[in-house]
Amino acid sequence: MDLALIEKAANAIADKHRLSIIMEVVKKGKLICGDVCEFTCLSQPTVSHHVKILVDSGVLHSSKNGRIVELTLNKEMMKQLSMFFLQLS
Amino acid sequence: MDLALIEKAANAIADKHRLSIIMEVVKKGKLICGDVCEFTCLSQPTVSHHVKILVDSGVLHSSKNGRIVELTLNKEMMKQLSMFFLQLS
DNA sequence: TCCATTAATTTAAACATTTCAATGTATTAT
DNA sequence: ATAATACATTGAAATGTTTAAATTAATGGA
Repeated sequence: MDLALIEKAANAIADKHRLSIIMEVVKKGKLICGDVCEFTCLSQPTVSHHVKILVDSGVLHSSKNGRIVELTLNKEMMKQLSMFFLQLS
Repeated sequence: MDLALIEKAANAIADKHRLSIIMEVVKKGKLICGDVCEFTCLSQPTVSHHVKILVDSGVLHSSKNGRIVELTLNKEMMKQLSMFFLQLS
């Protein structure tokens, strides 16, 4: 297991707002960036910043559909994280 | 599952040095703070700072034995993290 | 084309984290 | 007692993160 990957994913998760974005994606199945602005009450640039960290780390998956960016959970990453911590437990 | 707990643990893990401390604890079973200074090449106060974050977050367990602090992995926390990510995958 | 919409980027500020030297505290050994 | 050891705390500098206003880029519709 690549520790740099774990570190980056952990960093993405280690933020109140980003964790709430993750949980909302889990709840809704998918989100668009505009939705994130609404329920977090953060500005659009701030949301863009957080979404970038989540996507770059591999925690979320993004797909552009016209001018709309759709965010979904990267379940493969969740599986890898689960396995990593399972091995340590 | 308490998200604040996840966030705090993720934060503890989201650092190169702290992650390497965790892996060394896993490898050796237990460590004392002095060992951490050696293998990380960090100063004693810096190690004390990182160890505090790891212990406060519940990732590591510490027990004082005279003037020596022994660090071990909190496997219960690893189990909880594993379960959290399993549920998301 | 021109305008509205959605998101990314730039910039700068406020804030938080990391780091170590110096110092303090607690414990052990002489 | 005194000195040495192991770790914690304080304080300050360097660095990194978060945030939003302003701007830019890209897409879709009238």
